[in-house]
Amino acid sequence: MSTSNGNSQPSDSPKPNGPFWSGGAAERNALAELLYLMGSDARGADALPAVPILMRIVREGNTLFAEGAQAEAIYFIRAGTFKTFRTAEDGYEQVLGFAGRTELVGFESLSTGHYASAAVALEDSSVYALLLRDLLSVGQRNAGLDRTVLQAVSRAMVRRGELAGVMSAVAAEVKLARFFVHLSDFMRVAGQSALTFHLRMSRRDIASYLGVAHETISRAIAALVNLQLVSVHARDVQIRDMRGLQALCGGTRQPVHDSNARHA
Amino acid sequence: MSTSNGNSQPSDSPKPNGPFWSGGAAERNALAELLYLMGSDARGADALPAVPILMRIVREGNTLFAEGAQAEAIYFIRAGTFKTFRTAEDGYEQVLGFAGRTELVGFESLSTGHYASAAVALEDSSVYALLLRDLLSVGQRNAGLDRTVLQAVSRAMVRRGELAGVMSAVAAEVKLARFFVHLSDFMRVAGQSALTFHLRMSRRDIASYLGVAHETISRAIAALVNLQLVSVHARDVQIRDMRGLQALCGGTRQPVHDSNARHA
DNA sequence: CGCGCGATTGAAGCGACTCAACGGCAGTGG
DNA sequence: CCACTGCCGTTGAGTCGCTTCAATCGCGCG
Repeated sequence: MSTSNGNSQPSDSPKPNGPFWSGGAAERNALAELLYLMGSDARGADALPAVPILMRIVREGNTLFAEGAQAEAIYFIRAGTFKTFRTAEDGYEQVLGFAGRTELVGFESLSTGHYASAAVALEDSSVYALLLRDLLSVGQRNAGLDRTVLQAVSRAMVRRGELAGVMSAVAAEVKLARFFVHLSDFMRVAGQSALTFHLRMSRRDIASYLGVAHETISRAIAALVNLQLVSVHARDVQIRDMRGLQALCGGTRQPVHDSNARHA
Repeated sequence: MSTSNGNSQPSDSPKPNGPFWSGGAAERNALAELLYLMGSDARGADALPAVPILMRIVREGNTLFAEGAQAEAIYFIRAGTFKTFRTAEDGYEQVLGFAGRTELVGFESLSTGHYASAAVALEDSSVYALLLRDLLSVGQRNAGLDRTVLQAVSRAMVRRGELAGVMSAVAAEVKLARFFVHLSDFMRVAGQSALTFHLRMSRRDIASYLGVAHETISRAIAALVNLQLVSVHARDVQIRDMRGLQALCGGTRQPVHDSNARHA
Protein backbone atom coordinates (compact mmCIF):
# COMPACT_ATOMS: atom_id res chain seq x y z
CA MET A 1 0.00 0.00 0.00
CA SER A 2 2.46 2.55 1.01
CA THR A 3 5.81 1.14 1.79
CA SER A 4 8.49 -1.15 0.56
CA ASN A 5 11.68 -2.47 1.99
CA GLY A 6 13.87 -1.03 -0.62
CA ASN A 7 12.95 -3.88 -2.89
CA SER A 8 10.69 -2.43 -5.57
CA GLN A 9 12.67 -4.21 -8.21
CA PRO A 10 12.33 -2.60 -11.60
CA SER A 11 13.55 -5.92 -12.90
CA ASP A 12 10.59 -7.24 -14.80
CA SER A 13 11.13 -5.18 -17.88
CA PRO A 14 8.89 -2.14 -17.65
CA LYS A 15 10.35 -0.51 -20.75
CA PRO A 16 7.44 1.28 -22.38
CA ASN A 17 7.16 1.59 -26.12
CA GLY A 18 6.08 5.19 -26.19
CA PRO A 19 6.40 8.16 -23.93
CA PHE A 20 3.38 7.07 -21.91
CA TRP A 21 1.90 3.88 -23.14
CA SER A 22 3.08 0.49 -24.00
CA GLY A 23 0.90 -1.89 -25.87
CA GLY A 24 0.62 -3.56 -29.19
CA ALA A 25 1.80 -7.11 -29.21
CA ALA A 26 2.48 -7.09 -25.50
CA GLU A 27 -1.12 -6.45 -24.58
CA ARG A 28 -2.07 -10.09 -24.47
CA ASN A 29 0.69 -10.75 -21.99
CA ALA A 30 -0.24 -7.67 -20.03
CA LEU A 31 -3.75 -8.95 -19.45
CA ALA A 32 -2.46 -12.27 -18.21
CA GLU A 33 0.05 -10.49 -15.99
CA LEU A 34 -2.65 -8.29 -14.60
CA LEU A 35 -4.86 -11.20 -13.69
CA TYR A 36 -1.93 -12.95 -12.07
CA LEU A 37 -0.97 -9.82 -10.19
CA MET A 38 -4.44 -9.35 -8.83
CA GLY A 39 -4.63 -12.90 -7.61
CA SER A 40 -7.09 -14.30 -10.10
CA ASP A 41 -6.56 -17.77 -11.36
CA ALA A 42 -5.58 -17.29 -14.97
CA ARG A 43 -7.79 -20.11 -16.14
CA GLY A 44 -8.81 -19.44 -19.68
CA ALA A 45 -6.58 -16.45 -19.79
CA ASP A 46 -5.53 -17.49 -23.25
CA ALA A 47 -9.03 -17.69 -24.59
CA LEU A 48 -9.63 -14.07 -23.76
CA PRO A 49 -11.44 -11.57 -25.88
CA ALA A 50 -9.26 -8.75 -27.05
CA VAL A 51 -9.26 -6.56 -23.97
CA PRO A 52 -6.37 -4.18 -24.39
CA ILE A 53 -4.29 -3.57 -21.30
CA LEU A 54 -1.80 -0.74 -21.45
CA MET A 55 1.13 -0.18 -19.18
CA ARG A 56 2.30 3.17 -17.98
CA ILE A 57 5.34 4.33 -16.05
CA VAL A 58 4.93 7.16 -13.57
CA ARG A 59 7.98 8.75 -12.01
CA GLU A 60 8.09 9.93 -8.41
CA GLY A 61 6.18 13.14 -7.97
CA ASN A 62 4.31 12.84 -11.23
CA THR A 63 0.55 12.64 -11.36
CA LEU A 64 -1.20 9.59 -12.72
CA PHE A 65 -4.38 11.57 -13.14
CA ALA A 66 -5.59 14.95 -11.97
CA GLU A 67 -8.68 15.76 -9.95
CA GLY A 68 -11.59 16.64 -12.18
CA ALA A 69 -9.89 15.47 -15.35
CA GLN A 70 -11.84 13.58 -17.95
CA ALA A 71 -11.54 9.93 -17.06
CA GLU A 72 -10.01 7.61 -19.60
CA ALA A 73 -9.04 4.59 -17.61
CA ILE A 74 -8.81 2.93 -14.23
CA TYR A 75 -5.43 1.74 -13.04
CA PHE A 76 -4.11 -1.41 -11.41
CA ILE A 77 -0.88 -0.68 -9.62
CA ARG A 78 1.88 -2.99 -10.79
CA ALA A 79 4.71 -1.55 -8.72
CA GLY A 80 5.25 1.49 -6.55
CA THR A 81 3.05 3.64 -4.35
CA PHE A 82 0.53 6.39 -4.97
CA LYS A 83 -1.38 8.80 -2.85
CA THR A 84 -4.86 9.91 -3.79
CA PHE A 85 -6.16 13.24 -2.59
CA ARG A 86 -8.65 16.00 -3.22
CA THR A 87 -7.78 19.67 -3.16
CA ALA A 88 -10.22 22.06 -1.49
CA GLU A 89 -10.90 25.55 -2.78
CA ASP A 90 -8.55 27.00 -0.20
CA GLY A 91 -5.75 24.74 -1.37
CA TYR A 92 -5.90 22.23 1.45
CA GLU A 93 -4.99 18.72 0.33
CA GLN A 94 -7.15 15.99 1.85
CA VAL A 95 -5.35 12.69 1.39
CA LEU A 96 -7.93 9.98 0.80
CA GLY A 97 -5.58 7.07 0.81
CA PHE A 98 -2.35 5.42 -0.17
CA ALA A 99 -2.37 2.69 -2.77
CA GLY A 100 0.32 0.16 -3.58
CA ARG A 101 0.94 -2.98 -5.55
CA THR A 102 -2.20 -4.94 -6.52
CA GLU A 103 -4.46 -2.04 -5.63
CA LEU A 104 -6.82 -0.14 -7.86
CA VAL A 105 -7.11 3.63 -8.29
CA GLY A 106 -9.30 5.92 -10.32
CA PHE A 107 -12.40 3.81 -10.07
CA GLU A 108 -14.64 6.56 -8.73
CA SER A 109 -14.54 8.14 -12.15
CA LEU A 110 -16.75 5.43 -13.55
CA SER A 111 -19.98 7.00 -12.39
CA THR A 112 -19.25 10.58 -13.35
CA GLY A 113 -16.71 10.34 -16.15
CA HIS A 114 -14.31 12.56 -14.22
CA TYR A 115 -11.74 11.68 -11.60
CA ALA A 116 -12.98 12.60 -8.13
CA SER A 117 -9.44 12.72 -6.80
CA ALA A 118 -5.89 13.10 -8.02
CA ALA A 119 -3.24 10.39 -7.87
CA VAL A 120 0.46 11.17 -7.52
CA ALA A 121 3.31 8.67 -7.45
CA LEU A 122 5.29 8.65 -4.19
CA GLU A 123 8.07 6.68 -5.88
CA ASP A 124 8.80 5.48 -9.38
CA SER A 125 5.85 3.30 -10.24
CA SER A 126 4.12 1.44 -13.02
CA VAL A 127 0.46 0.71 -13.59
CA TYR A 128 -1.78 -1.27 -15.88
CA ALA A 129 -4.49 0.81 -17.47
CA LEU A 130 -7.92 -0.52 -18.30
CA LEU A 131 -9.76 1.88 -20.56
CA LEU A 132 -13.25 2.82 -19.44
CA ARG A 133 -14.73 2.19 -22.85
CA ASP A 134 -13.44 -1.36 -22.67
CA LEU A 135 -14.74 -1.77 -19.16
CA LEU A 136 -18.20 -0.59 -20.15
CA SER A 137 -18.39 -2.23 -23.56
CA VAL A 138 -21.35 -4.51 -23.82
CA GLY A 139 -19.84 -7.20 -25.98
CA GLN A 140 -16.75 -9.29 -25.65
CA ARG A 141 -16.50 -9.22 -21.92
CA ASN A 142 -13.79 -11.11 -20.17
CA ALA A 143 -15.33 -12.86 -17.21
CA GLY A 144 -12.02 -13.24 -15.41
CA LEU A 145 -11.28 -9.58 -15.77
CA ASP A 146 -14.74 -8.59 -14.64
CA ARG A 147 -14.33 -10.61 -11.51
CA THR A 148 -10.91 -9.17 -10.89
CA VAL A 149 -12.25 -5.64 -11.22
CA LEU A 150 -15.09 -6.31 -8.81
CA GLN A 151 -12.81 -7.80 -6.21
CA ALA A 152 -10.30 -5.00 -6.51
CA VAL A 153 -13.05 -2.44 -6.11
CA SER A 154 -14.37 -4.27 -3.12
CA ARG A 155 -10.98 -4.10 -1.48
CA ALA A 156 -10.74 -0.41 -2.26
CA MET A 157 -14.07 0.11 -0.52
CA VAL A 158 -12.80 -1.71 2.54
CA ARG A 159 -9.76 0.52 2.63
CA ARG A 160 -11.92 3.61 2.42
CA GLY A 161 -13.83 2.31 5.39
CA GLU A 162 -10.58 1.96 7.27
CA LEU A 163 -9.95 5.60 6.63
CA ALA A 164 -13.05 6.39 8.63
CA GLY A 165 -11.72 4.07 11.28
CA VAL A 166 -8.46 5.87 11.75
CA MET A 167 -10.05 9.30 11.60
CA SER A 168 -12.67 8.36 14.15
CA ALA A 169 -10.11 7.90 16.88
CA VAL A 170 -9.80 10.94 19.09
CA ALA A 171 -6.25 10.80 20.33
CA ALA A 172 -3.57 11.44 17.77
CA GLU A 173 -1.38 8.59 19.07
CA VAL A 174 -4.24 6.17 18.55
CA LYS A 175 -4.70 7.32 14.98
CA LEU A 176 -1.01 6.90 14.30
CA ALA A 177 -0.93 3.50 15.99
CA ARG A 178 -3.75 2.31 13.76
CA PHE A 179 -1.99 3.69 10.76
CA PHE A 180 1.16 1.76 11.61
CA VAL A 181 -0.76 -1.43 12.25
CA HIS A 182 -2.50 -1.14 8.90
CA LEU A 183 0.82 -0.55 7.24
CA SER A 184 2.25 -3.58 8.95
CA ASP A 185 -0.67 -5.71 7.79
CA PHE A 186 -0.15 -4.55 4.26
CA MET A 187 3.52 -5.41 4.40
CA ARG A 188 2.75 -8.85 5.75
CA VAL A 189 0.26 -9.77 3.05
CA ALA A 190 2.75 -8.42 0.54
CA GLY A 191 5.17 -11.00 1.82
CA GLN A 192 7.58 -8.54 3.35
CA SER A 193 8.70 -7.75 6.83
CA ALA A 194 5.74 -6.74 8.95
CA LEU A 195 7.91 -5.13 11.61
CA THR A 196 10.27 -3.00 9.56
CA PHE A 197 9.20 -0.77 6.74
CA HIS A 198 9.86 2.50 5.04
CA LEU A 199 7.31 5.30 4.86
CA ARG A 200 6.97 6.54 1.33
CA MET A 201 4.85 9.53 2.26
CA SER A 202 5.69 12.74 4.10
CA ARG A 203 4.53 13.59 7.57
CA ARG A 204 2.22 16.12 5.99
CA ASP A 205 0.53 13.41 3.95
CA ILE A 206 0.11 11.23 6.99
CA ALA A 207 -1.31 14.16 8.91
CA SER A 208 -3.82 14.89 6.18
CA TYR A 209 -4.79 11.23 5.96
CA LEU A 210 -5.32 11.00 9.71
CA GLY A 211 -7.05 14.35 9.93
CA VAL A 212 -4.62 16.18 12.22
CA ALA A 213 -2.04 18.93 11.91
CA HIS A 214 1.36 17.81 10.74
CA GLU A 215 3.05 18.99 13.92
CA THR A 216 0.78 16.65 15.82
CA ILE A 217 2.19 13.74 13.81
CA SER A 218 5.69 14.61 14.96
CA ARG A 219 4.56 14.72 18.54
CA ALA A 220 2.56 11.51 18.22
CA ILE A 221 5.59 9.72 16.77
CA ALA A 222 7.67 10.96 19.66
CA ALA A 223 5.01 9.68 22.05
CA LEU A 224 4.99 6.19 20.53
CA VAL A 225 8.77 6.10 20.63
CA ASN A 226 8.72 7.13 24.27
CA LEU A 227 6.31 4.31 24.98
CA GLN A 228 8.85 1.88 23.51
CA LEU A 229 6.30 0.76 20.95
CA VAL A 230 8.26 1.71 17.83
CA SER A 231 11.56 3.07 16.65
CA VAL A 232 11.51 5.73 13.97
CA HIS A 233 14.48 7.17 12.13
CA ALA A 234 13.58 9.55 9.35
CA ARG A 235 11.04 7.49 7.39
CA ASP A 236 12.19 4.07 8.56
CA VAL A 237 9.83 2.50 11.05
CA GLN A 238 10.48 -0.51 13.23
CA ILE A 239 7.74 -1.93 15.38
CA ARG A 240 9.13 -3.00 18.75
CA ASP A 241 5.95 -3.96 20.60
CA MET A 242 3.16 -5.04 18.29
CA ARG A 243 0.95 -6.14 21.19
CA GLY A 244 1.20 -2.80 22.87
CA LEU A 245 0.56 -1.05 19.61
CA GLN A 246 -2.57 -3.08 18.95
CA ALA A 247 -3.73 -2.52 22.49
CA LEU A 248 -3.43 1.19 21.92
CA CYS A 249 -5.62 0.89 18.82
CA GLY A 250 -8.52 -0.28 20.92
CA GLY A 251 -9.51 3.09 22.28
CA THR A 252 -11.97 4.95 20.13
CA ARG A 253 -13.52 7.63 22.23
CA GLN A 254 -12.17 8.60 25.61
CA PRO A 255 -8.52 9.57 25.76
CA VAL A 256 -6.01 6.77 26.18
CA HIS A 257 -4.13 8.82 28.74
CA ASP A 258 -4.74 5.88 30.97
CA SER A 259 -4.87 7.64 34.31
CA ASN A 260 -4.82 5.08 37.08
CA ALA A 261 -6.31 7.75 39.25
CA ARG A 262 -10.00 7.92 38.72
CA HIS A 263 -11.43 10.96 40.33
CA ALA A 264 -12.17 10.01 43.91
CA MET B 1 -29.43 8.77 1.12
CA SER B 2 -30.85 9.46 4.45
CA THR B 3 -34.04 11.38 4.35
CA SER B 4 -37.46 11.54 2.86
CA ASN B 5 -40.24 14.05 3.02
CA GLY B 6 -42.70 11.74 4.56
CA ASN B 7 -43.47 10.39 1.16
CA SER B 8 -41.80 7.01 1.05
CA GLN B 9 -44.90 5.51 -0.43
CA PRO B 10 -45.16 1.80 0.25
CA SER B 11 -47.53 1.83 -2.66
CA ASP B 12 -45.72 -0.18 -5.27
CA SER B 13 -46.66 -3.55 -3.86
CA PRO B 14 -43.73 -4.81 -1.83
CA LYS B 15 -45.64 -7.81 -0.50
CA PRO B 16 -43.07 -10.58 -0.12
CA ASN B 17 -43.96 -14.17 -0.75
CA GLY B 18 -42.10 -15.61 2.19
CA PRO B 19 -40.89 -14.35 5.50
CA PHE B 20 -37.78 -12.88 3.91
CA TRP B 21 -37.62 -13.36 0.22
CA SER B 22 -39.83 -12.79 -2.69
CA GLY B 23 -39.07 -14.33 -5.99
CA GLY B 24 -40.34 -16.93 -8.34
CA ALA B 25 -42.26 -15.57 -11.26
CA ALA B 26 -41.62 -12.00 -10.21
CA GLU B 27 -37.87 -12.23 -10.59
CA ARG B 28 -37.85 -11.26 -14.22
CA ASN B 29 -39.74 -8.11 -13.38
CA ALA B 30 -37.50 -7.45 -10.43
CA LEU B 31 -34.43 -7.38 -12.64
CA ALA B 32 -36.04 -4.91 -15.00
CA GLU B 33 -37.19 -2.79 -12.08
CA LEU B 34 -33.73 -2.82 -10.59
CA LEU B 35 -32.13 -1.64 -13.80
CA TYR B 36 -34.73 1.09 -14.13
CA LEU B 37 -34.28 2.13 -10.52
CA MET B 38 -30.52 2.39 -10.89
CA GLY B 39 -30.83 4.56 -13.94
CA SER B 40 -29.69 2.10 -16.56
CA ASP B 41 -31.43 2.17 -19.86
CA ALA B 42 -33.39 -1.04 -19.91
CA ARG B 43 -32.44 -1.80 -23.46
CA GLY B 44 -32.52 -5.51 -23.98
CA ALA B 45 -33.89 -6.01 -20.54
CA ASP B 46 -36.19 -8.64 -21.92
CA ALA B 47 -33.41 -10.66 -23.49
CA LEU B 48 -31.74 -11.14 -20.17
CA PRO B 49 -30.11 -14.28 -18.95
CA ALA B 50 -31.76 -15.75 -15.90
CA VAL B 51 -30.22 -13.58 -13.18
CA PRO B 52 -32.40 -14.02 -10.16
CA ILE B 53 -33.17 -10.87 -8.23
CA LEU B 54 -34.80 -11.26 -4.86
CA MET B 55 -36.61 -8.63 -2.89
CA ARG B 56 -36.50 -8.28 0.84
CA ILE B 57 -38.38 -6.12 3.31
CA VAL B 58 -36.53 -4.76 6.32
CA ARG B 59 -38.46 -3.08 9.11
CA GLU B 60 -37.15 -0.08 10.99
CA GLY B 61 -34.45 -1.07 13.41
CA ASN B 62 -33.84 -4.46 11.85
CA THR B 63 -30.48 -5.39 10.43
CA LEU B 64 -30.05 -6.14 6.76
CA PHE B 65 -26.77 -7.85 7.49
CA ALA B 66 -24.47 -8.06 10.49
CA GLU B 67 -20.82 -7.14 10.68
CA GLY B 68 -18.63 -10.16 10.07
CA ALA B 69 -21.48 -12.34 8.86
CA GLN B 70 -20.98 -14.64 5.93
CA ALA B 71 -21.86 -12.67 2.85
CA GLU B 72 -24.63 -13.96 0.63
CA ALA B 73 -25.64 -11.00 -1.42
CA ILE B 74 -25.20 -7.33 -2.13
CA TYR B 75 -28.21 -5.07 -1.90
CA PHE B 76 -29.69 -2.32 -4.01
CA ILE B 77 -31.92 -0.12 -1.92
CA ARG B 78 -35.37 0.13 -3.42
CA ALA B 79 -36.97 2.28 -0.73
CA GLY B 80 -36.04 3.52 2.71
CA THR B 81 -32.81 4.38 4.46
CA PHE B 82 -30.01 2.40 6.05
CA LYS B 83 -27.00 3.21 8.15
CA THR B 84 -23.82 1.19 7.85
CA PHE B 85 -21.44 0.99 10.76
CA ARG B 86 -18.70 -0.98 12.41
CA THR B 87 -18.60 -1.78 16.10
CA ALA B 88 -15.28 -1.51 17.94
CA GLU B 89 -14.24 -3.89 20.68
CA ASP B 90 -15.24 -1.34 23.29
CA GLY B 91 -18.71 -1.09 21.81
CA TYR B 92 -18.29 2.21 20.05
CA GLU B 93 -20.29 2.42 16.83
CA GLN B 94 -18.49 4.09 13.94
CA VAL B 95 -21.07 5.07 11.35
CA LEU B 96 -19.55 4.68 7.91
CA GLY B 97 -22.42 6.12 5.95
CA PHE B 98 -26.10 6.45 5.26
CA ALA B 99 -27.58 4.85 2.19
CA GLY B 100 -30.92 5.48 0.54
CA ARG B 101 -32.88 4.74 -2.58
CA THR B 102 -30.80 3.71 -5.59
CA GLU B 103 -27.73 3.13 -3.47
CA LEU B 104 -25.77 -0.04 -2.94
CA VAL B 105 -24.71 -1.65 0.34
CA GLY B 106 -22.77 -4.72 1.31
CA PHE B 107 -20.39 -4.59 -1.57
CA GLU B 108 -17.23 -4.70 0.54
CA SER B 109 -18.02 -8.31 1.29
CA LEU B 110 -17.11 -9.32 -2.22
CA SER B 111 -13.39 -9.48 -1.56
CA THR B 112 -13.49 -11.26 1.79
CA GLY B 113 -16.74 -13.17 1.79
CA HIS B 114 -17.78 -11.48 5.00
CA TYR B 115 -19.53 -8.19 5.58
CA ALA B 116 -17.09 -5.55 6.79
CA SER B 117 -19.87 -3.50 8.32
CA ALA B 118 -23.41 -3.90 9.54
CA ALA B 119 -26.46 -2.34 7.90
CA VAL B 120 -29.56 -1.38 9.88
CA ALA B 121 -32.77 0.08 8.51
CA LEU B 122 -33.57 3.55 9.83
CA GLU B 123 -37.14 3.24 8.54
CA ASP B 124 -39.20 0.53 6.92
CA SER B 125 -37.29 -0.30 3.77
CA SER B 126 -37.04 -2.71 0.90
CA VAL B 127 -34.05 -3.90 -1.07
CA TYR B 128 -33.19 -5.94 -4.11
CA ALA B 129 -30.69 -8.68 -3.40
CA LEU B 130 -28.16 -9.85 -5.91
CA LEU B 131 -26.58 -13.10 -4.79
CA LEU B 132 -22.82 -13.17 -4.81
CA ARG B 133 -22.67 -16.46 -6.61
CA ASP B 134 -24.67 -14.94 -9.42
CA LEU B 135 -22.47 -11.88 -9.47
CA LEU B 136 -19.33 -13.96 -9.71
CA SER B 137 -20.65 -16.64 -12.03
CA VAL B 138 -18.62 -16.91 -15.16
CA GLY B 139 -21.34 -17.76 -17.60
CA GLN B 140 -24.58 -16.10 -18.49
CA ARG B 141 -23.63 -12.62 -17.50
CA ASN B 142 -26.00 -9.78 -18.01
CA ALA B 143 -24.05 -6.88 -19.46
CA GLY B 144 -26.59 -4.31 -18.36
CA LEU B 145 -26.52 -5.58 -14.81
CA ASP B 146 -22.73 -5.66 -14.77
CA ARG B 147 -22.59 -2.07 -15.82
CA THR B 148 -25.19 -1.11 -13.27
CA VAL B 149 -23.21 -2.78 -10.52
CA LEU B 150 -20.01 -1.06 -11.52
CA GLN B 151 -21.63 2.35 -11.61
CA ALA B 152 -23.35 1.84 -8.29
CA VAL B 153 -20.08 0.78 -6.71
CA SER B 154 -18.36 3.78 -8.18
CA ARG B 155 -20.92 6.06 -6.62
CA ALA B 156 -20.48 4.29 -3.30
CA MET B 157 -16.75 4.95 -3.51
CA VAL B 158 -17.39 8.61 -4.14
CA ARG B 159 -19.60 8.77 -1.09
CA ARG B 160 -16.94 7.14 1.04
CA GLY B 161 -14.58 9.84 -0.13
CA GLU B 162 -17.07 12.45 0.95
CA LEU B 163 -16.98 10.93 4.40
CA ALA B 164 -13.31 11.81 4.55
CA GLY B 165 -14.26 15.27 3.36
CA VAL B 166 -16.67 15.94 6.18
CA MET B 167 -14.42 14.41 8.81
CA SER B 168 -11.48 16.46 7.63
CA ALA B 169 -13.13 19.74 8.53
CA VAL B 170 -11.91 21.09 11.82
CA ALA B 171 -14.86 23.01 13.20
CA ALA B 172 -17.93 21.02 14.14
CA GLU B 173 -20.27 23.57 12.54
CA VAL B 174 -18.43 23.14 9.26
CA LYS B 175 -18.81 19.39 9.41
CA LEU B 176 -22.50 19.74 10.09
CA ALA B 177 -22.93 22.32 7.34
CA ARG B 178 -21.32 19.94 4.86
CA PHE B 179 -23.52 17.15 6.07
CA PHE B 180 -26.62 19.24 5.50
CA VAL B 181 -25.48 20.33 2.07
CA HIS B 182 -24.84 16.73 1.08
CA LEU B 183 -28.25 15.79 2.35
CA SER B 184 -29.79 18.59 0.38
CA ASP B 185 -28.00 17.48 -2.77
CA PHE B 186 -29.27 13.98 -2.29
CA MET B 187 -32.81 15.20 -1.86
CA ARG B 188 -32.57 17.28 -4.98
CA VAL B 189 -31.34 14.47 -7.21
CA ALA B 190 -34.04 12.31 -5.69
CA GLY B 191 -36.55 14.83 -7.02
CA GLN B 192 -37.65 16.05 -3.65
CA SER B 193 -37.42 19.31 -1.81
CA ALA B 194 -33.81 20.32 -1.39
CA LEU B 195 -34.59 22.80 1.36
CA THR B 196 -36.84 20.83 3.64
CA PHE B 197 -36.16 17.32 4.77
CA HIS B 198 -36.46 14.94 7.65
CA LEU B 199 -33.47 13.36 9.36
CA ARG B 200 -33.93 9.66 9.65
CA MET B 201 -30.94 9.15 11.92
CA SER B 202 -30.34 10.11 15.53
CA ARG B 203 -27.97 12.83 16.66
CA ARG B 204 -25.71 10.10 17.91
CA ASP B 205 -25.48 8.59 14.44
CA ILE B 206 -24.70 11.97 12.93
CA ALA B 207 -22.07 12.54 15.59
CA SER B 208 -20.43 9.23 14.88
CA TYR B 209 -20.52 9.85 11.16
CA LEU B 210 -18.93 13.27 11.56
CA GLY B 211 -16.44 12.09 14.14
CA VAL B 212 -17.48 14.26 17.10
CA ALA B 213 -19.28 13.80 20.40
CA HIS B 214 -23.05 13.82 20.20
CA GLU B 215 -23.31 16.81 22.49
CA THR B 216 -21.25 18.73 20.01
CA ILE B 217 -23.87 18.03 17.36
CA SER B 218 -26.52 19.64 19.51
CA ARG B 219 -24.36 22.70 19.98
CA ALA B 220 -23.45 22.85 16.31
CA ILE B 221 -27.10 22.73 15.34
CA ALA B 222 -27.85 25.52 17.78
CA ALA B 223 -25.01 27.51 16.22
CA LEU B 224 -26.32 27.10 12.69
CA VAL B 225 -29.78 28.09 13.85
CA ASN B 226 -28.38 31.17 15.54
CA LEU B 227 -26.66 32.08 12.30
CA GLN B 228 -30.06 32.02 10.59
CA LEU B 229 -28.77 29.37 8.21
CA VAL B 230 -31.27 26.67 9.07
CA SER B 231 -34.31 25.92 11.16
CA VAL B 232 -34.42 22.65 13.02
CA HIS B 233 -37.33 21.21 14.92
CA ALA B 234 -36.78 17.73 16.24
CA ARG B 235 -35.57 15.92 13.12
CA ASP B 236 -37.13 18.26 10.59
CA VAL B 237 -34.61 20.51 8.88
CA GLN B 238 -35.29 23.55 6.78
CA ILE B 239 -32.47 25.32 5.03
CA ARG B 240 -32.97 29.08 5.19
CA ASP B 241 -29.74 30.35 3.66
CA MET B 242 -28.16 27.89 1.28
CA ARG B 243 -25.53 30.38 0.15
CA GLY B 244 -24.38 31.02 3.66
CA LEU B 245 -24.34 27.34 4.39
CA GLN B 246 -22.19 26.60 1.38
CA ALA B 247 -19.88 29.46 2.25
CA LEU B 248 -19.39 27.92 5.65
CA CYS B 249 -18.40 24.63 4.04
CA GLY B 250 -15.32 26.21 2.54
CA GLY B 251 -13.16 26.20 5.60
CA THR B 252 -10.97 23.15 5.88
CA ARG B 253 -7.62 23.62 7.47
CA GLN B 254 -4.70 25.82 6.79
CA PRO B 255 -3.73 25.46 3.13
CA VAL B 256 -0.88 23.12 2.47
CA HIS B 257 1.84 24.62 0.36
CA ASP B 258 1.80 23.38 -3.18
CA SER B 259 4.62 20.84 -2.84
CA ASN B 260 4.04 17.88 -5.13
CA ALA B 261 2.81 17.79 -8.70
CA ARG B 262 5.95 18.93 -10.45
CA HIS B 263 5.01 18.69 -14.03
CA ALA B 264 1.84 16.94 -14.96
C1' DC C 1 -47.35 6.34 35.71
C1' DG C 2 -42.56 5.40 35.57
C1' DC C 3 -38.95 3.96 32.82
C1' DG C 4 -35.73 4.59 29.20
C1' DC C 5 -34.01 7.00 25.43
C1' DG C 6 -33.06 11.05 22.72
C1' DA C 7 -31.84 15.71 23.00
C1' DT C 8 -30.32 19.90 25.12
C1' DT C 9 -27.58 22.74 28.14
C1' DG C 10 -23.95 23.84 31.63
C1' DA C 11 -19.22 23.58 33.66
C1' DA C 12 -14.46 22.30 33.71
C1' DG C 13 -10.26 20.37 31.90
C1' DC C 14 -7.05 19.20 28.49
C1' DG C 15 -5.55 18.12 24.04
C1' DA C 16 -4.92 19.72 19.41
C1' DC C 17 -4.47 23.68 16.55
C1' DT C 18 -2.02 27.72 15.38
C1' DC C 19 1.94 30.61 15.16
C1' DA C 20 6.72 30.59 15.40
C1' DA C 21 11.57 29.39 15.30
C1' DC C 22 15.21 26.14 14.36
C1' DG C 23 18.24 22.42 12.19
C1' DG C 24 19.03 19.28 8.46
C1' DC C 25 19.01 17.98 3.69
C1' DA C 26 18.69 18.28 -1.36
C1' DG C 27 18.57 20.82 -5.44
C1' DT C 28 20.20 24.95 -7.86
C1' DG C 29 22.92 28.38 -9.76
C1' DG C 30 26.40 31.74 -9.29
C1' DC D 1 32.67 24.89 -4.59
C1' DC D 2 29.57 27.04 -1.76
C1' DA D 3 25.96 30.21 -0.66
C1' DC D 4 21.03 30.22 -1.49
C1' DT D 5 16.55 28.46 -1.37
C1' DG D 6 12.80 25.35 -0.45
C1' DC D 7 11.05 21.67 1.93
C1' DC D 8 10.82 18.34 5.67
C1' DG D 9 10.87 17.45 10.34
C1' DT D 10 11.08 18.82 15.10
C1' DT D 11 10.15 21.54 19.17
C1' DG D 12 8.12 25.33 22.02
C1' DA D 13 4.27 28.37 23.80
C1' DG D 14 -0.33 30.02 23.98
C1' DT D 15 -5.09 29.94 22.78
C1' DC D 16 -9.32 27.81 21.55
C1' DG D 17 -12.60 24.37 21.04
C1' DC D 18 -13.96 19.91 21.83
C1' DT D 19 -14.53 16.23 25.07
C1' DT D 20 -16.17 14.60 29.27
C1' DC D 21 -19.15 14.50 33.26
C1' DA D 22 -23.42 15.94 34.82
C1' DA D 23 -28.20 17.54 35.28
C1' DT D 24 -32.55 18.44 33.05
C1' DC D 25 -36.46 18.10 29.90
C1' DG D 26 -39.59 15.96 26.58
C1' DC D 27 -41.49 12.04 24.58
C1' DG D 28 -42.95 7.23 23.45
C1' DC D 29 -44.03 2.94 25.38
C1' DG D 30 -44.96 -0.95 28.32
